[in-house]
Amino acid sequence: MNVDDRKATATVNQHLAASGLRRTPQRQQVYKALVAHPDHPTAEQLFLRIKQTTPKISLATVYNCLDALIACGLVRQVAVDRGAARFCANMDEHFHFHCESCNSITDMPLKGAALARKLGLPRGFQARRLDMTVHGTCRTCSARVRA
Amino acid sequence: MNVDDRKATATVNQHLAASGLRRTPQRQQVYKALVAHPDHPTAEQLFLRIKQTTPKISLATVYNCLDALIACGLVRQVAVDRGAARFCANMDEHFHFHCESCNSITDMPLKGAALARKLGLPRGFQARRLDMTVHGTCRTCSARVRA
DNA sequence: CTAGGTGCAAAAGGTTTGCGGTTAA
DNA sequence: TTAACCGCAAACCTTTTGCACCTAG
Repeated sequence: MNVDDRKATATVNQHLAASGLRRTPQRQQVYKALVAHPDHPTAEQLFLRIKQTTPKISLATVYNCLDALIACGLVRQVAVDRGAARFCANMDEHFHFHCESCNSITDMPLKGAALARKLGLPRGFQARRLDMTVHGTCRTCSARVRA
Repeated sequence: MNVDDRKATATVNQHLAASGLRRTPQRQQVYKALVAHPDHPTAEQLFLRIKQTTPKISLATVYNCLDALIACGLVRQVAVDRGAARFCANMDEHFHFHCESCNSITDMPLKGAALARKLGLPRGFQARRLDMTVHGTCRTCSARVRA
């Protein structure tokens, strides 16, 4: 287990405990897989990856673990149109760039969306979470089309 | 047919024609139903509403019509976590407030998200569409909890 | 006339649930 | 010890597809 793995495991354990959830190898695995490949995978993609090292894990467990990780504030999900939910372990404030060509999702540094959060929410509305997704064409796909 | 209906029908016909799509009663119905109740319904809710006046319409047709309306720029869809897609006929720039308590979606005037659109997208990325959703508790639900 | 659309039913995802067995605390 | 969690399979919900019929242009 390398340094990143150790750190991820420590993070999971700490957050799960803080939320009164059990720390299980599966939850640690799911989190580590998500941190290792921050490409916003679907639950099934995550499942397939984890199965390579832990063949006995089930897809339902991946969903359950993801929900536990969301509950303890380590993971957020990204909804794109009618597609499968995608997951993100970057909890820094950022928004997502969704490429309509290759379907990739790229984290984008925030720069002022924090500002957007405070922008004119009428009194009574309480903001807890901001999802901002820009849809368009990513750099790779832009380049490919032009070529 | 009242003034709003007439106007909505004219809008649909115009946009469909401009995109080379046929104007059909079903597409007009779906658009009118969406404009009449701007509560961001799911495809099925829309289907149930339309069925009251047009009992023969099918759910598949509602999906098809929605896709046609999206294609011609009259409708956008709003994805929320793992729930069913919801639809919005307000094409003015705005963001969505999703209430995690009652699951309602409220249109919010933009104020500066246009700014967010230009915020630091690295060169090569082309923005075509911005989805911004604030999740939290709406006014009604905030009031109910406090009471 | 005929390409594009509709309605129906069946299939295909994606996600959740029920349950018997396992395990973290 | 035991409530929480896992793995499996079945169920569920949402969305798409195939096909025969219909209709707008």
